[in-house]
Amino acid sequence: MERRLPPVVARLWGREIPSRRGPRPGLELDTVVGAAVRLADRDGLEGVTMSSLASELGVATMSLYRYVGSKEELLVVMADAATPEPPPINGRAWRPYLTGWTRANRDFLLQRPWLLTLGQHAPPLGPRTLRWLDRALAALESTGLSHAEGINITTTLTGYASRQAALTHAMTATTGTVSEEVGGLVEYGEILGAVLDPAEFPALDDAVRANAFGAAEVWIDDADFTFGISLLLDGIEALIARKADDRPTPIVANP
Amino acid sequence: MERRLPPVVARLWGREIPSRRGPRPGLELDTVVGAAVRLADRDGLEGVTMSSLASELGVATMSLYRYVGSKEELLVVMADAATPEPPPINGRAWRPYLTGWTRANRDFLLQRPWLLTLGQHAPPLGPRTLRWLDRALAALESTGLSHAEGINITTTLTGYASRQAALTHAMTATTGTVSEEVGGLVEYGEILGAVLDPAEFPALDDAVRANAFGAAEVWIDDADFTFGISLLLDGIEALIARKADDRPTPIVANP
DNA sequence: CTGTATTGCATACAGTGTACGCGATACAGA
DNA sequence: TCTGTATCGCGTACACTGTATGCAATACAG
Repeated sequence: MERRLPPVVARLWGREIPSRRGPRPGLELDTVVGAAVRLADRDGLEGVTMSSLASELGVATMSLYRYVGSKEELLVVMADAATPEPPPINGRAWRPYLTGWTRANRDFLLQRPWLLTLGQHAPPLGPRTLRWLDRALAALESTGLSHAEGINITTTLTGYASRQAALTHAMTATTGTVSEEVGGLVEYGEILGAVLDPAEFPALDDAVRANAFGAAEVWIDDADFTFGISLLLDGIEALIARKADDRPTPIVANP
Repeated sequence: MERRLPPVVARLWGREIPSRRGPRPGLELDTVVGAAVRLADRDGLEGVTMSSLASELGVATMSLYRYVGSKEELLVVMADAATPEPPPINGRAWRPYLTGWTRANRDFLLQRPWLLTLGQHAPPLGPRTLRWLDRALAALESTGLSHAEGINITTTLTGYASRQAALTHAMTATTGTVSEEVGGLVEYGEILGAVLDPAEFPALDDAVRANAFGAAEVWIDDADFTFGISLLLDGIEALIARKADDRPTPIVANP
């Protein structure tokens, strides 16, 4: 029944057929990926090179291709490996759990900003990423929402988390050339003020003058994040209430 | 008063000091960027090479560096140039306007998926990108929300748009090696079903069995998008109502 | 013991971004 | 009008990227 999996997926799930003949592999996929992650943490994504990774591991560059089909594949596997475990539910209700879930999502993206770049390349396929998805769906199970709705909600929340992380990262980055140029030496709001024509950008100009883009610390501040997440969850809560009204006799009773 | 701007910003706003001496420039920045965008549309982002761009323009590779400080800078300018104008407000209320705004945001990301990769590199700095921000803030002006809240809402909406676009793109891409491998030959849900251990991913497994990831068409379907955006706007609407209650005598009356 | 699959790796190559420097150009000031 | 100089396009060069290929060493299957 088990259809032949794409190589990346097999690699992600450790489903490679073990080799029986020939010399024993001197490395393991996990070792390679772990070193790559360490490298990305230290030097950023562009510091991860097949040769830099090889020398980190003390092997020749081409040896890596015995463990990974291509660099792109390595990146996909890295992305999953670098994703932490989702927070445990511990009996929490969907709303507090998803709040923490989204916050944790943002947090690990801020800790490993290179994941932001990698996230765009492929849909969630690895065990870690899918575990996040599973936990969110599990938390929503008692709400009576459909599977499709649950998936959509999850998408929305991760979207919020990564957008927030990307923005925060862009504003506070001390490395990375363009961001550094902008976020480091000159304040963001200051640049906007210098460049905007108030007649053409009236609303934005108002915000700038009101110092809404003020200090960089605002962006790391948690109040902003909490505000946005409440917004989202309010919408979800309203939906749940609406659906409960529409179906006065649900097939599965809500506890 | 006008402080010295970072080079990228100057380039984005056409604020370069025009040269008076020496041979006339044979190209203009807009021409270069336009060609680069055309190239990205045709061959994707990795088809944009300093040499490919040069030969597209009929000049030598190194000539480009008279117009652009580095390739990264080129990409930033491209991202802004490739962003279309935001939809006009035309007297619409904030809710219908922001709905269309977000949808239009997703749409142009789907038309130029390479913008998804580029969006992460720098905060909005160019005229086009900032115009989107300005229009959204303008639409929210009559709601009595603070500037900070408006910005946060905008962030949330663009986050939703880009996440949705990224996912849709990943599922339906016919190019790009990993996505192709996954989205093209084998269905996403099928892969999940083959790989998931139901005991470890109970909720997700339920969703897969219910065919919630079913046909790829679902992902382009607009119903999903509309669902999510309603969620967000419901939350915002609730916030507006709440704030209106807190201040029974608002300075500006809501029409 | 032999055959073979599989290992690590050296070599090679096409392609990348860009530093540097040159002759040609066209204006500023004499 | 002449000269100096800032700026142009661009040829050359270089460090570095990902990876195709092939080969000797290895260790199990028969």
